[in-house]
Amino acid sequence: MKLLIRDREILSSALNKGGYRPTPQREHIYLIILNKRDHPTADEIYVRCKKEMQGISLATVYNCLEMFVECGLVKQVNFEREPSRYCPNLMEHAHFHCKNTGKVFDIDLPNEYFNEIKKLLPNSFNTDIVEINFRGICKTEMDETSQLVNE
Amino acid sequence: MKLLIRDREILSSALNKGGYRPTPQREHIYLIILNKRDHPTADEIYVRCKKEMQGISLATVYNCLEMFVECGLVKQVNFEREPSRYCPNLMEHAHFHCKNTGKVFDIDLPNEYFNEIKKLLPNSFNTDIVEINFRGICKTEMDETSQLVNE
DNA sequence: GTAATAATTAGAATCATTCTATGAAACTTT
DNA sequence: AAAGTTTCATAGAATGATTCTAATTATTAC
Repeated sequence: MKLLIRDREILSSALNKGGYRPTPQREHIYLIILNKRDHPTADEIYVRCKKEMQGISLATVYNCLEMFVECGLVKQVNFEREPSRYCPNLMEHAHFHCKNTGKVFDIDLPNEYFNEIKKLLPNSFNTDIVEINFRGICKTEMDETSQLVNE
Repeated sequence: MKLLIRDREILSSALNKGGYRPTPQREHIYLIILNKRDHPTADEIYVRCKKEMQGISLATVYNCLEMFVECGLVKQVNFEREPSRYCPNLMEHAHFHCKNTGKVFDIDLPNEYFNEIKKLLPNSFNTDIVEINFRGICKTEMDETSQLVNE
């Protein structure tokens, strides 16, 4: 399992922009996040990383994730006060969180939707981020790594 | 500072429905939440409670808040992994969270909005809750206890 | 009024996350 | 390519919100 040249370039240019360097650990963690887009927690990422890089520490995983979020490489996704999850989908999108399975799905809403909703805010507010989370039940055997698109 | 008869009735009927009893602590915590609707944390509620009920414990505050949420008396509101906040506004509404002041504002979106957005979900999903959070900057001296209504 | 049940309390435990100190690796400047 | 400086990775301790535990107190049912 290796990073594509293209992804390695995305990673190193984003890191450089933030004043950081690519390292083996950072590349590996990034690979893991790109590889299975099921919104893993820091701990899940740590476990997956260890399979191919036994010496990696949980602290490094946390450090890298924070750095990736700062550099705009991944999004941090939170539900209630559960452990944070990480998502490499950089498009503006919503999430569905299943209360039975715990699975998380990306939901692509039409782009106008996010713009419209921002316009509804009284102009005493200045928003950059709108977060939309659905909570409910997903109908069985869905694969949370497949991205759901509305027409 | 005392609960209105009407509010006491709302409280005790909701508690009874859940199999719980009203107690002095529960009434007092409920009063505190109704009284200043600025989305306080459990700890802030605890501090406010102690002013008139010195012996109350933080554990009781947590217990009651969980119970109130279960009974549908208040909503639990979370931003990122910050401490949970509590909100007695039971209408379906959004929140604005100011990243400068930390203040939280209720945002009433037109009701159709919530319905429309639920319709956009692929029908392999069954949602009961849609959470919409704005994050940004609020223009100065706004009072977070005033509810913001869109026409 | 006594037994049974429910509520409150203080303090310990938990768990995700952050911090700290240390040592290793990688650039700079010669 | 060595010496000095900075950045990184690591283990383990610390933090802080929340939950749990065990003991005490209050309330209800008989």
